[in-house]
Amino acid sequence: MGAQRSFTIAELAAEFDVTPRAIRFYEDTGLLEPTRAGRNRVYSQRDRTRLKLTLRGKRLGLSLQEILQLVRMYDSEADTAPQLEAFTAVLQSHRAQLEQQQEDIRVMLAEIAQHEQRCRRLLAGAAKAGARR
Amino acid sequence: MGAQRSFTIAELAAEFDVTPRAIRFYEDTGLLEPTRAGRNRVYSQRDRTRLKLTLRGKRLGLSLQEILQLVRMYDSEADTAPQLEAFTAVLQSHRAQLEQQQEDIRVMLAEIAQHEQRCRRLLAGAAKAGARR
DNA sequence: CCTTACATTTACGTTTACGTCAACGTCAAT
DNA sequence: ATTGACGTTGACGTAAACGTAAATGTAAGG
Repeated sequence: MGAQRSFTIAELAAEFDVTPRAIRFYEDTGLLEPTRAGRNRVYSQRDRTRLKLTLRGKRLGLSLQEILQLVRMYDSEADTAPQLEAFTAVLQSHRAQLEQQQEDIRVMLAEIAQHEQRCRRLLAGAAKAGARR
Repeated sequence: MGAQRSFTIAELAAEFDVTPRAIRFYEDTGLLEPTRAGRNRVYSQRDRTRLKLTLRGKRLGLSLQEILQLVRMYDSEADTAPQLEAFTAVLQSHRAQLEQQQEDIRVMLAEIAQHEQRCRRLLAGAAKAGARR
């Protein structure tokens, strides 16, 4: 059956390139809920997934609290109509924010492309100037 | 000619929905360089653009220091080969980061779409159940 | 002249997300 | 038995990005 691999804090730290301190901090925040083997933390697949989600959220500039709300929301079994409507409202606003970020990224990538071209032009010119000596 | 409109701190604050305090702070950071009319700050079009860039950077999770380095780089007239190569290296890494974010956003949007569908299904079910009473 | 509205500087407070010891436990290897 | 290597729990420190008064200026309107 699901052998349900578990992980040590060092393993996760190495895999995702974060410090154990950070991982423990995410636990304080409520993002991870490792069990214990005696004193030591034991992380489940679920924790690993949560950590991955956390880091993804961070890369997009979310705070740990925001990430916590998201994962809790996604985990929750909302089923009453008011709950579901509140849920979709949050989804909408989150989606809007992501789309804004997409737009921001598009603009920035375009600017970078411009600058890259300018650099290539200038470097080509510099190479020729160097060759002429 | 270029009438070069200028702006007060309140105008910019209103336009971009940030506090004057934040705008002054961006000046301390070196991101804005308003002139003065007596004691008061006068912001140029360039400052306005800088502010826009700053807020865009923030939305993508950049720190003010990172944003400062970017705008300085973009403004700088790098022309020697070593400078240009260093420049392109920074551009590359910045581009890589943006592409990572694009990927993160794609994944998150997909998840959101899933949840939105689930909500719609459940809401449809709840509506029917309600109608049956 | 007085108030109101907006501007300024100075300075201390706050939140977030960890870093950085310190002091200790534990298990394996030498 | 001791030495690492890795783990633990406090506890304090810190950088970033402002918020929030406090004290002051100043120009316009009633």
